Amino acid sequence: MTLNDRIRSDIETRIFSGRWPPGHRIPNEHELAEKYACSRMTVNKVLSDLAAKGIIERRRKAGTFVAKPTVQSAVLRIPDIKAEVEALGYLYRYELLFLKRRHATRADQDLMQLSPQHDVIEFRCLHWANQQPFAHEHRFLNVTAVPQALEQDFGVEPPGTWLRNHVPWSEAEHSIFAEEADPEAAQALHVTKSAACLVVQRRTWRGGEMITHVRTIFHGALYRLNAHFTPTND
Amino acid sequence: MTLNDRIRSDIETRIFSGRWPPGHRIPNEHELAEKYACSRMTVNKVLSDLAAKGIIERRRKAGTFVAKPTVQSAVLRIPDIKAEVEALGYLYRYELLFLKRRHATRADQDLMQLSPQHDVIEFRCLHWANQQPFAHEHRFLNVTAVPQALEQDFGVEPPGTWLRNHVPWSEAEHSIFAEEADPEAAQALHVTKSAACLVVQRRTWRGGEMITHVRTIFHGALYRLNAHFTPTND
DNA sequence: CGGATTATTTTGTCTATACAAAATAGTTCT
DNA sequence: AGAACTATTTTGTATAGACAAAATAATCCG
Repeated sequence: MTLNDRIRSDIETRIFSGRWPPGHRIPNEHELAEKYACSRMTVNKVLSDLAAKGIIERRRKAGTFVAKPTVQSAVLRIPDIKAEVEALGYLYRYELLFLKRRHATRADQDLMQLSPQHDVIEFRCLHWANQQPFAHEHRFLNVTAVPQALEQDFGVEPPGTWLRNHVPWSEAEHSIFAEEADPEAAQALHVTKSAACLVVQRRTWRGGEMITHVRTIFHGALYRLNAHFTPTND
Repeated sequence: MTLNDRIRSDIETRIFSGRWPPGHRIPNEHELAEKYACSRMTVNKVLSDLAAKGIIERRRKAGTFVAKPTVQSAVLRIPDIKAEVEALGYLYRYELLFLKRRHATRADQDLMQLSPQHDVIEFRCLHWANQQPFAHEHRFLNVTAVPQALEQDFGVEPPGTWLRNHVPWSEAEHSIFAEEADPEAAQALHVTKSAACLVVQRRTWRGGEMITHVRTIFHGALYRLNAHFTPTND
């Protein structure tokens, strides 16, 4: 255990135990350096890392304060479907239902904020967990931005997995909501027509250009998005 | 703009533009220090911050590599209800439906992993957006861990908001899923009995002790969890 | 050839120091 | 009293150097 680790965990303990409540001013770098018998730089690194994580707030001349848990938001992981299914201990299987490449139609252009003269691929896929339909995916891919996709065999590997492993992204946007299964999804997922399903919609960009737009509808009874995490403030 | 910022944005640009693809080995600290005419520590700070964010991976002797977007997970914010309603431009109103303090029953002990001789408060609250019921909250609070709660008037301020502003937490766990409204929730939310609703369950700990357990059921048609974010790997 | 040992490279941590930048507090002047 | 200036405190950024730790590469030996 390094000195850095010791100082960090010492400070975090004081904060999370409530001994240093939100708003409390913590000793300045000079005092901490003296206390831990180390240089100011060592303390500075710990404190600026904690500030980057949003656990404390720092202002020149004023000092360093335990951040008010203005935590109007926390952080959750949205997992890759294959990884999620396998983490649940099920056998994962993937099925490509539909794939079509075309010049972007007007609807595609609107959906993906594309200028004309782009090509897109539309996918419909089914993800299985232990012979049970688990999720139905409806995806649009901007192939003009990702030409390597044309040489890919999406009959074998799901487009989401391939994208994750080969195409870096700079921004993404998610929308998560509950919906009653529409007839098409209900049939694909083997659920009754109005069953409650979880829908995850994701759009992914790279450098201002939308790469993919995907809507995934999950079998309501089978799936929960789970998350375990620690506080952040940013 | 500091040197730190310039080096960081230079490296990030190369990565996100695809010029340095996943797996690419980036120059070592010595070379980068020479390139930017600065000391190794300056480069080291940038690189270790990028590594903490998961954008690059570093191994002693081997070097520094652009992280494979093994991004089997991404990150989403779960907002505070009041903040969310107001962000949507609606008028927020809160209503306390039920509050009862008691010694932890067997069920409470199981639910919150408590040893006996703890006290709990059970809440049922309704969150309104523009005169429309928006979310129904069912909460259990470990008051033995948070005795200040006893002096609080939860008729005015929602327990979730008060907790966020006064009680730091060290860990939390979420579960998000879709469910058909049960009779009680359907009545409270003014929806039909089998309407699809989004349910968010959260448990929050401080130092190994569970502070609160809350189950929030959202009006399906009114609510979407939205998230905008940038990549992480950890 | 295979396995153990040694050397080398690269990152990780830490120090002591220096000066800059920001924000507050204090002082002076009108 | 209020505005403008000045001093002081605290964090922010950067440097050059030192040694440690980890992992790979090279060497040696049976």
